[in-house]
Amino acid sequence: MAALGVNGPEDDSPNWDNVAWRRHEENVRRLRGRIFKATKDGDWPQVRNLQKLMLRSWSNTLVSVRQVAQHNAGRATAGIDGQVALTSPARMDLAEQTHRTAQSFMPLAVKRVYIPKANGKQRPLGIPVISDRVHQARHRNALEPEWEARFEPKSYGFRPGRSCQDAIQVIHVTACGATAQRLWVLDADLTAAFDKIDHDRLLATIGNFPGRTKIRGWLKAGVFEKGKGFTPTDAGTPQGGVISPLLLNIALHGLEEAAGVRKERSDPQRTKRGSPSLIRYADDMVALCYSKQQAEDVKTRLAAWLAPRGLTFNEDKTRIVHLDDGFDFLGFTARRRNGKLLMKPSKAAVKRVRHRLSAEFRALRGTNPATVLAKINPIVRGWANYYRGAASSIVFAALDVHLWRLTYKWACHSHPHKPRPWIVNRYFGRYNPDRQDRWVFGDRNSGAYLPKFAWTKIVRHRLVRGNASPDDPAQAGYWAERRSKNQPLLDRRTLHLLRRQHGTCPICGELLLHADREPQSPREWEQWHRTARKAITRQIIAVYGNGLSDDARLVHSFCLRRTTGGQQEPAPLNS
DNA sequence: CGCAGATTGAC
RNA sequence: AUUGUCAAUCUGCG
Ligand SMILES: Nc1ncnc2c1ncn2[C@H]1C[C@H](O)[C@@H](COP(=O)(O)OP(=O)(O)OP(=O)(O)O)O1
Ligand SMILES: [Mg+2]
Repeated sequence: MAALGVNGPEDDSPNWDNVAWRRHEENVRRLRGRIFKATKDGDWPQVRNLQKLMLRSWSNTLVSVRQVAQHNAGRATAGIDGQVALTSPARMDLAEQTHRTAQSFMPLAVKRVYIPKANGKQRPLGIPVISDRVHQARHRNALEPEWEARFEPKSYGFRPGRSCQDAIQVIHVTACGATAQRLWVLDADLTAAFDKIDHDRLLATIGNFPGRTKIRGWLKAGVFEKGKGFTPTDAGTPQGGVISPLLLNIALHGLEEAAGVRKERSDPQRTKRGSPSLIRYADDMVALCYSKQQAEDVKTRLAAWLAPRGLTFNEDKTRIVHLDDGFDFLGFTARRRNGKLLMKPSKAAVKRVRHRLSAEFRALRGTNPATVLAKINPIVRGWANYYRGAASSIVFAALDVHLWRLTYKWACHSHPHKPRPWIVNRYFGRYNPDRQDRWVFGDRNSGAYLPKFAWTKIVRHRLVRGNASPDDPAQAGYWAERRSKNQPLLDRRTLHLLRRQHGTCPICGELLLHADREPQSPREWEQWHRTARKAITRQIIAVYGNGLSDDARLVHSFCLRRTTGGQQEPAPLNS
């Protein structure tokens, strides 16, 4: 208690299940913020001191163990030592052990496993032992905020608070207008990026970070492969290491300047006219240039800059093209059509999801509709969600046609002797009350149905501010506002209606939600509109009248049915 | 508001 | 067993 859990395990209850996670996360978050700020201020002695503090922090250890041994998908996969920590006592042991050995531990070799890549080749993973993953996570919390304060604003891969959609949107806004000047594109990727990073160069870049000898230890730890034994490593960082993504970003820091990108002196956020613009996502990058010649110059400059860092372009994935011919980036295709730049799902991505869906339906033959929905709905929702910020309507419609075929074939296969109208009647209908669509595949037992890609609302993605970092204490307000604006799209209007009606149903006069009274405090309102959202999705309450106009009312859906005799459909309340 | 599980996508 | 980082989303429970 006294030292806010920063100094040692003795401060805390030894029970993993009683750990005050909120407090420890807050400790780590605050310390990250201080490292970020000290870096921005250029106060290097302070940066190093705070990093040492982070490397001694018990909160950091706890948070890191939870991430690695509890939250991550690979928690049950051991490294070469065969160790995992899947129970609460084992996790507490792991925390105490990693904390005790924070200075003395020796990194172990990673386990080599090969997984298939999208292009059919193999990806060599390097899986560290669980305790090394914890140590790496601890070091990342010390190292990352320093570099977050320095990274280029247009680098998006592996960085907290930044997404593929941000990178795509930046390309869109810099090349969308009819008057856009940068029409030649260098689209480049590096060969085996993680595996080839030069150790000495990287360690020099990291400088006198207090955990540098440990970082060095992980880089040099070597590989153990079943049947082949131990191999030392002389380059690269393991694909599977917790800090590896951060290390790649550090190794590639400065790439933008090397490409010849120049910023306005008055506003360092803006790139100079005449200068190319470079957007990077991990080892994948796009340079928007004024001419083909400029794109070629950028490429030669970059190749020279990359070489001493151990990195080379992957010529198979590197090209120089005109925007009118289009290029693929992060699963999107960018292409200019009569003066406008369109970002749509790439051909390869569409093909992949098509094959995925076909394969799933093949595997689902002979099951019931509920099983189909349980398997397919998350795929549709997840995929549509990723592309909802782009010009995806046409692709979505095409995928719905594909899905219709698959469901129809699936239904026919289930009932080979029934007539077609029977099959259609049995499995297809107007299952979604908000849509006038009779061709929705659904389960007549539960009323559950298969959503269509095309129902996904196309929403413009909100771009992150160029230099924004969640580690920056000065920008805490920006991130809070961003979260609140992004989250409750549906709740804004609903909350307004709820408050106006004092939480009651105008038809029966009862409270709309299962609560004994109208909420009084702001905190109670907060909880209210959370339950309201659930109630709406479950159609316990509905909107009476035009859902968009001001005279709309929230009512119990059974009240609505009773008064209108089922005449009026529940108005679409979105979803 | 707190805890937990799951899926999708990029690399 | 297939690891890691990041983002988005959904669903449960108290
Ligand atoms: N599934 C993954 N697990 C861990 N790290 C990954 C994974 N996918 C990609 N990465 C990391 C490691 C890669 O070196 C880096 C760049 O990805 P990518 O360009 O697809 O492969 P690559 O650069 O290693 O080989 P290639 O020569 O085919 O480009 O991102
Ligand atoms: Mg690559």
